Amino acid sequence: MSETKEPWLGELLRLAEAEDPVKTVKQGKILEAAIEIFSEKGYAATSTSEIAQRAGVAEGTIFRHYKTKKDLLLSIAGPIAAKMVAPFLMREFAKIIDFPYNWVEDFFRSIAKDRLIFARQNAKLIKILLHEVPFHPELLEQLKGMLTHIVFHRIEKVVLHFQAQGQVIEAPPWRIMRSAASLFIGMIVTHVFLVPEHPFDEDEEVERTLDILMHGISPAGRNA
Amino acid sequence: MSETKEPWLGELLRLAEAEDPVKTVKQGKILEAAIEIFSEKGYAATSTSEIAQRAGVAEGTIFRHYKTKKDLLLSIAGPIAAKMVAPFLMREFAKIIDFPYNWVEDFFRSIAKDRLIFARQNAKLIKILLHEVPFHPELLEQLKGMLTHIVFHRIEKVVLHFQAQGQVIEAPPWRIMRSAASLFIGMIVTHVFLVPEHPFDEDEEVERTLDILMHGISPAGRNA
Amino acid sequence: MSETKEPWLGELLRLAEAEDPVKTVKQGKILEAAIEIFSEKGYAATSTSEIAQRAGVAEGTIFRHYKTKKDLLLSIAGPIAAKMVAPFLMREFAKIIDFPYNWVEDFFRSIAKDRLIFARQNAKLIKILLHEVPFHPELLEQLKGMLTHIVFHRIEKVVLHFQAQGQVIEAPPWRIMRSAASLFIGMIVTHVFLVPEHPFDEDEEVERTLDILMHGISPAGRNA
Amino acid sequence: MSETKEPWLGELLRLAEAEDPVKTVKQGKILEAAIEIFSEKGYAATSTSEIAQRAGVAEGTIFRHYKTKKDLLLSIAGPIAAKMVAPFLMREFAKIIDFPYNWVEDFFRSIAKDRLIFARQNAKLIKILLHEVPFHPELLEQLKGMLTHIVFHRIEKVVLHFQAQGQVIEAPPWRIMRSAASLFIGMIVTHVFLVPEHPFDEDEEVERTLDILMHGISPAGRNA
DNA sequence: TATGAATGAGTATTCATTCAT
DNA sequence: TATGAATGAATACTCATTCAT
Repeated sequence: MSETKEPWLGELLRLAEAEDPVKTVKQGKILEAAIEIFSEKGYAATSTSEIAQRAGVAEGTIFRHYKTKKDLLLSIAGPIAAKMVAPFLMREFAKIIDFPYNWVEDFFRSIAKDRLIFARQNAKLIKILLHEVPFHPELLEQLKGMLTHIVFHRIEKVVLHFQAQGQVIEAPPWRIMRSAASLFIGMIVTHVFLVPEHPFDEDEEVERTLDILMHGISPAGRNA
Repeated sequence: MSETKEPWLGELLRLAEAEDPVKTVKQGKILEAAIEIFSEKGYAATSTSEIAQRAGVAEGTIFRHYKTKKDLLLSIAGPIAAKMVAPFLMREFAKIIDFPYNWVEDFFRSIAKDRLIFARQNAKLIKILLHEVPFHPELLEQLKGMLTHIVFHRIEKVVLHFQAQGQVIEAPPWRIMRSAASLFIGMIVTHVFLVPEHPFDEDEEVERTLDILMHGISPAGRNA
Repeated sequence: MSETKEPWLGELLRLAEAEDPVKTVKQGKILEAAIEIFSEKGYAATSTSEIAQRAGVAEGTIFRHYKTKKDLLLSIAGPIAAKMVAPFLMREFAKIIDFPYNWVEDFFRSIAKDRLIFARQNAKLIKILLHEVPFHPELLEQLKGMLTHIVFHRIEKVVLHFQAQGQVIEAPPWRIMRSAASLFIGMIVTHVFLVPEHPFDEDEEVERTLDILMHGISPAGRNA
Repeated sequence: MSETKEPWLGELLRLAEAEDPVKTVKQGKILEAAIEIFSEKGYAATSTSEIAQRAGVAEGTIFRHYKTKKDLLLSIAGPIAAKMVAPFLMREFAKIIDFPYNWVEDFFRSIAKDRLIFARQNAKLIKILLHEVPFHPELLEQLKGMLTHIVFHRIEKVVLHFQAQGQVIEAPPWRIMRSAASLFIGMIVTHVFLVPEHPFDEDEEVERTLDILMHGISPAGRNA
């Protein structure tokens, strides 16, 4: 699978992997403060002066690092969008077809666990991203592009592979993917956003969700 | 199932059924305009002057009918929240256990179709509601309350009923419910919000989603 | 003393004596409410809608009776200004010189008592008048005109009369008048506005104030 | 007379003596403009935009220096209230009893002259203060507190001292004080506020007012 | 790099007043 | 006479952004 036709990749990989490009102490505080407040009240309802205050810097300092308020938002939302799809970008992901997953369950389990952990570690950033995406065309395009061109296409191949092996029913790959995504997102949203205070057995949760993804809620033919 | 202990019901039924309490022509236009713009740019990013302009009224007129901008939001978001859960409120819903659904599929199919249609007819309102809920504690409480006390409790009974009949695997009812909800919401979000322009066969979609809910994506034991 | 040269008088006497020119029940309530609120928060800080609310009438009703908000103020402040100087207008006042006061003390005592009672009965109205007078040229002119042309001139004659009799020291009459006015106003302000809740013996108060007006605070020559 | 029990003093002395705590040029212009307009039309009838215009600054600039319009008022009215009673705060005032005044007249003359000059130099500020005091409880409390705890108590001692010496008639000290205050305020109001354009011999005015305060308007016993 | 005073366009809301009912 | 919906100008205050220091 040659990546050379996808101009996305260079940019994306950089974004996804970038730790950060030389950041002042103050700049770091500004980012922290912005993430906190954006996720609490939403981008539009947050004032730069409030950010400055919580970050402990002067109002003007924000604009020395970020040309506009929107710039600040994009510098937060862009990278997190990239990181959300990062695992699907990995060079090794291409090789998934041969290795290391022999079973669909293993494949989905791996993704589910990984993204659950990721979501828990980046809850605020994800909240910001999801919230602002519909209102900022650039963000929307970026995310849509990444999801369709990178994630969708790649996973589609995996699904087709497992369908060819007879491990997955014959159905349009997008339906399989949407089902898996829905169930996992449902699980993640529940534990990370709806009832984050409620403890739970992570492995068990993933396993049970996986079971329903594979066999549904009907007992019929389970033991067959 | 006596409802007398739930103070929610009176209020909710009123909200859910209320067409509207005597509304000036201008008031109607204000509401329309507000819904349009709130759903386009979000509540916080919408100015009252823009609403007035699009509604073709003076800015002051808005405040004659709604004490504050937030009041206007709540008068939009409150009722739609009520209508979202309305079907689960119906008195007849309680009798679902005996009649008219003999099969889980029938029960879930009925809900899925109904809510899909509802979502399509109220896409903008739902978008507003979901978007603002995390930022307005009153809304959050209202919705949480409705979902847990009304929807959850009622569906739980139905699930237990079908589990007793052996139509549903033994698992905590909330897991069954979450799975169904996730899959249906995934379907609705896709068709109503992500690719609304893409036509689709509604019955087929519901049927296929239902199939996965019941039997999963594994071919194993399907014909058993 | 021919009054024909003073165009003030006709108008003033009418104002001072007028009970009220046919007043609707609602109009009465509006006036009451306006007086109450004007005296509480000042004219400029009072909104017509608040007046309407406290009066229990519709907003529009106020403007049916008073063309503007200022009109309402003037209909309150004008009459009270007239009533403040009313006693000095009385036809009989002219005859004071002959009768019924043989002693300055009697003259001042009579005025002091009368105006003290008046102030207590009209505290709110007086507060409004004094407060708004500097900001409304019409009011200022009206009051100034009344004070100089009516009150000042008349009392001046009385003072001159008592000076001729040797009951009052030789000094410009205005100084005598200002001294008396200052002392009595100090007394009235104290009891009506500063410490209205503090009870006091009215006669005693007037008598003591009068004593100081006549003989000062020095004991020298008192018994002479 | 130990002041240590009066927590007022520290605060008050600071207020009364403070020239100003580092003030931008623009801030100064804002203050000037506000004083001018507040005294012309009253606080409530003055708009911040008008102040900004007259001060030659942007409207936003006002709010950088004063959080609210009321804040601006208080920053004007607070200090002037303190300065009004400042002379009575002076440490030397306590020693008045021994020195330098041997005669009541000297004591009152000194205060009268000083406050007359002060009033003339601060006419606008005093007008603002007196006008707004009844409508702003904080101001009212501040002024009341200062007048009763500082001014009243201190002058009372002086009066008692002169009564003991036989220079002042036996009467409740507050009556003596009120009489003096009334006469002096009458004089000040006349010359500073009512007819400021009318020139007058300051010393003569004070002397004549003092004479009436001491001996009243009756000629009886004057030469005794 | 960092500050914070300054800006002026923009904000939600209130106002006195009008007018059709 | 009385109402209250409608107005649009005005209000106090906030905003993102600039710039001299």
